[in-house]
Amino acid sequence: MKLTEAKNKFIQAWGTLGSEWGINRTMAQIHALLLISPEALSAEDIMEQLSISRGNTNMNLRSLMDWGIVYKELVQGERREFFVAEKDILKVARQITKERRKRELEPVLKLFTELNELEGGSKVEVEEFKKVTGDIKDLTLRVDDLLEKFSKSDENWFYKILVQMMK
Amino acid sequence: MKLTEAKNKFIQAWGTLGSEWGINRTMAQIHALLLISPEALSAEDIMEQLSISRGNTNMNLRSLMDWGIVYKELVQGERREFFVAEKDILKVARQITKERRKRELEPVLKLFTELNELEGGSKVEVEEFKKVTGDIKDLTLRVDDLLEKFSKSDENWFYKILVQMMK
DNA sequence: AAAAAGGTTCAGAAATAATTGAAAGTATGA
DNA sequence: TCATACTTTCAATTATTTCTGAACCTTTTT
Repeated sequence: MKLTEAKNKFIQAWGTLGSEWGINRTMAQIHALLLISPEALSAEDIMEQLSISRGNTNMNLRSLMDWGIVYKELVQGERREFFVAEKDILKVARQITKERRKRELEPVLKLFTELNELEGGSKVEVEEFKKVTGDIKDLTLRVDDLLEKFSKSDENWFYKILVQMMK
Repeated sequence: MKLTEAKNKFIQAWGTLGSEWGINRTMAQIHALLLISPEALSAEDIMEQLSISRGNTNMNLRSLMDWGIVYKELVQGERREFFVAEKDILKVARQITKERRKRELEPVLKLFTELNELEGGSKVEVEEFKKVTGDIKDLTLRVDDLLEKFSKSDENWFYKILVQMMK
């Protein structure tokens, strides 16, 4: 396989995976492009390589920076801005975990806490409701806790876990 | 809070969470409705409660069954079909994990294995490409492994992990 | 102070995904 | 065998998400 072909396949696949997990395709593709680029790229470079508009590039780069997985890089004597992706994949995974936790899990958790205050414990319907939402809340808290630990973990986290799981 | 209000909030929230994670809103809402219903519901019931069409209901119920988190229930002497959701939330989580692994992670893993066979190890670009895709592949394998274990795990998996992580 | 070189914004256009509803399919039982 | 009571399918419509590009900023250079 040639480099160009491999690159394209990677960018494509990353875009698909992104959109399957609720991240917009272009954002994931820009991320992919930056990940495999040894040099920082300008907005212009990205526009050209992915054939996308200036506005699209700009907005998605901003999102990627909001997620904390792409950084702006200023080069001495250069007026334009360059962008680099965080190359440490574990860091990337931790960062994404942290953000989704904050953005998406926490609001749901908050709601569930409210829902559990539902009064009138007698009817079957109320019982069932409380049970299910309570269970979901408990599981979410556990996942949340696990993810929090992961997001603060070091290199060896995985190994430790896996070793323990073998026992 | 009244039951009806709580129900609606839950259904709404589950739908939102679903669409943030790449699952269509209606499918998640049907799932939510079934989760909190003490009785099995007919397609008709679901259509009415969520104000959606017959076709939509049917297709999303089928998807939920494909995911293995909703079952068809046939009632003696009743011609129409009823549906129940798996109420064991851990089972639901395991099942979703298993499916997404199979549907979304495995194809990417396969591609990455191919990409790593890229020849021409000299150029910086090729090196970088191999490094990044290799790293992603390794992490994906590890996550995949962890998720596989999770998807086959028992009730106490979480506790075991958490206890180990405290050490 | 005007022009140049870049960066940002956002209303409308385009692309994608979800939904409807009516027609077709399937079993049941009178 | 035919009517009834459902379920399934899918082309057309509708809703949602994403993208474009031109106008508008902001900073630097001449």
